Amino acid sequence: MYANIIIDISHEKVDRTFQYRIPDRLIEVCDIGMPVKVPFGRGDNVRTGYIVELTEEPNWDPDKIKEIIDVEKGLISAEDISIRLAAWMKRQYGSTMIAALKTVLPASKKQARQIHKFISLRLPEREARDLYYECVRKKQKARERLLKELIDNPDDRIPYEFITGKLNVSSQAIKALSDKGIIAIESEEYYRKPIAADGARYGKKTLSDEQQHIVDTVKKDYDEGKRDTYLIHGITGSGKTEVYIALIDDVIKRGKQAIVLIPEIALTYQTLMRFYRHFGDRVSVMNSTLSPGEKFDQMERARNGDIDIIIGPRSALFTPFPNTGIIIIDEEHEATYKSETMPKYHAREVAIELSHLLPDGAAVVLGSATPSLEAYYKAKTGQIKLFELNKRLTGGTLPTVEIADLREELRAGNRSIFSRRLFELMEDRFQKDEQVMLFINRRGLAGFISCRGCGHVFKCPHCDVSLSEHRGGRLVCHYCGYEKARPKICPECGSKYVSSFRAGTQQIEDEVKKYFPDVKVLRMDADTTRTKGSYEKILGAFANKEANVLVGTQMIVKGHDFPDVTLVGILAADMSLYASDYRASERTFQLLTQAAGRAGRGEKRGNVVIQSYQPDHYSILAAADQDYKGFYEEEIAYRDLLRYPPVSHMMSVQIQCKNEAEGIAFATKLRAVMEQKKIPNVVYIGPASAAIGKINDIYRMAIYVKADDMDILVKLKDMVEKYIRMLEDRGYLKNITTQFDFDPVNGF
DNA sequence: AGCACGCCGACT
DNA sequence: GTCGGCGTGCTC
Repeated sequence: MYANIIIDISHEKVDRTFQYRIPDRLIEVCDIGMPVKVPFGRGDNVRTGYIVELTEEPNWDPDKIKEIIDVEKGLISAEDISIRLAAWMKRQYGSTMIAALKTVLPASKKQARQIHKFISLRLPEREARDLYYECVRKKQKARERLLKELIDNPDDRIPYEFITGKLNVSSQAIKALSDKGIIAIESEEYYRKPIAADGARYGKKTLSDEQQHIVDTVKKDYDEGKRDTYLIHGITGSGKTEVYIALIDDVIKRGKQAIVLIPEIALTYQTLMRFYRHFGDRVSVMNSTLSPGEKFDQMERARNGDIDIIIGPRSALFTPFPNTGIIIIDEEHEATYKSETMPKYHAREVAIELSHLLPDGAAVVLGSATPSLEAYYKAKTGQIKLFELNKRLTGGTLPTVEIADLREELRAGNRSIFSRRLFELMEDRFQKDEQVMLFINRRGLAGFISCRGCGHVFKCPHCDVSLSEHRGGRLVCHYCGYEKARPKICPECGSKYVSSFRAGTQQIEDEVKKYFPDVKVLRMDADTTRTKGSYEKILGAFANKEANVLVGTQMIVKGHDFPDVTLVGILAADMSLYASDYRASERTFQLLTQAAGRAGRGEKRGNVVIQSYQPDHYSILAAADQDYKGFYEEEIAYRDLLRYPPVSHMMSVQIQCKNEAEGIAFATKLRAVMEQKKIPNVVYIGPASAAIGKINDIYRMAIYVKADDMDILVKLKDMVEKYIRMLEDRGYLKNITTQFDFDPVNGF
């Protein structure tokens, strides 16, 4: 048996695996993720390494392979936990260990050391100067450079990296001088600054009874040594953020740190400011717009104890705090918490696993106005604790929600994209100089164009998606960027009536201008927010009342209170219901609830009009009533009936292949291999073409496997992986890639 | 990172 | 010749 091991040296040159033999006495204990002692380098120095992979066959000259000395016991560093977490992710989500490690370890070329080394002079200046001239005379260039730097900056401690880097003095030159007693190498262990005892230096809000109850319960559990997972189901404006802040305060007082995950940083500027005001410079923010270097610096500050709180997207979960005490996931239901690249992990699950790995454990707090079925199901079945926040503290009343039946509108001869009721209310609001938000639910369907004569839909020749029309009459593929001019006649039947499905944000903007020529319209979608800062600009302009109407896609429904918005129109509420996956209803409900919540955040009462072709669908009815529990009961019954997550579990085996027939043959074979195991109560679906059957001329297909027990799925995954490796070793599967996705959130 | 190897100039 | 500094390359 052999083990591929990464050596615990923070340097890019050894950022790869080395193969070691596992002695018989250690075969039982050696597993992926295990820290081990190994001889390394010419001097066979004993170093700590981590097992990344186990193999039967050596892929290196067997004579040169050394043996593992022992497993490392009782080692709990931030790195160690990260590696264990990576090992868990590798196993749970079926990625390679390297991919898992890259996800878990801070992304940067130059790795940092935990200890900062400094060089300083140990001789008086006179002697140093004499020595310097001697070096110049002897042409000892490295010493010359080093001494000059030290003499020029007598009071400074020069960082080690500066000397090896900028001054280009090799480490043995430094060592030689150090051995002679000419210079001193000070190494400074990282230390954590003492924490300010009272976190409330920026004023503390008094919490409501509901809020205080949550804080007290979590504190009490903490005192008793319990590190639980909690779900706060709180309607918008019920003060979840205040609860988070109080909880973090408590954890910091205990000398620990906090990780706060938020879905998209740009959307929660207001939330961010609340954290800043409270915690000052002890907070740091991770952001997708930060460069890798800046991200790395954030990680360093966390490691060194310069900060106590990190706020960021799902990757902030891997912040190497010395002692994480609480992990908060705000807007827990958001799809961005699920990674779309391997390993396809979910931040919620990883957070819970991480809390178990931490030596002292950590509390995990989930918060949402519309919790994911997963979280609420866990709460209902007692796996996590549930809290409810039902009072709106920020003022404002719940809006009046109406549903407009679009079939009815058509029958009444209304061919406009606005229902009569919405039109009427819009007129009213413009008169009163109040603001309107129009939201189009485009999820699942882009504004495709089709032939009215024969129904032919224009699709991308490389990807199996419909092309969407952009201004200037060009058809664009959103996946590969393919573009072509909009044809005048249908290539199938020759009909002249080729038109786009009029449901884009642009069309709405045009339509509003047509009926209300005096009204100013702002539009926010993927096109208008492409440039940096445009996002804030549009929202800022709308907040300043520079426009009466804001038209946009799902991105306008989050965060940001506009007190003068008293009407929200949801133009095609059921669009996302057509998406061909089991989460369609859940997504629709969440979007509608959030969109409706935008109305009436100020003193004036708001109206919401939901336009739909399926006004009787439970997710639309429940959203109109702002009735989460009603929706949950309906939805969980459906999931239960069809054995979908969270009641059961599902694995999607995703296959991509240039050759369609080859892909199908392989997928069919995979299913047969899995079925051969004859595991009871496992359901197989497919292989079938994926929701997007082709991207960039690569065919995509999937097999879905459902089982009540996640472990069964993981075992099947292991088996499939082994089977694939076997085929690969024989030279097959050169152009087929297989990936796994557990309890998928985003369609494939 | 940290070690050994080997090149090259300086000194006996 | 030999000694020691210093750059380079390798580590299973």
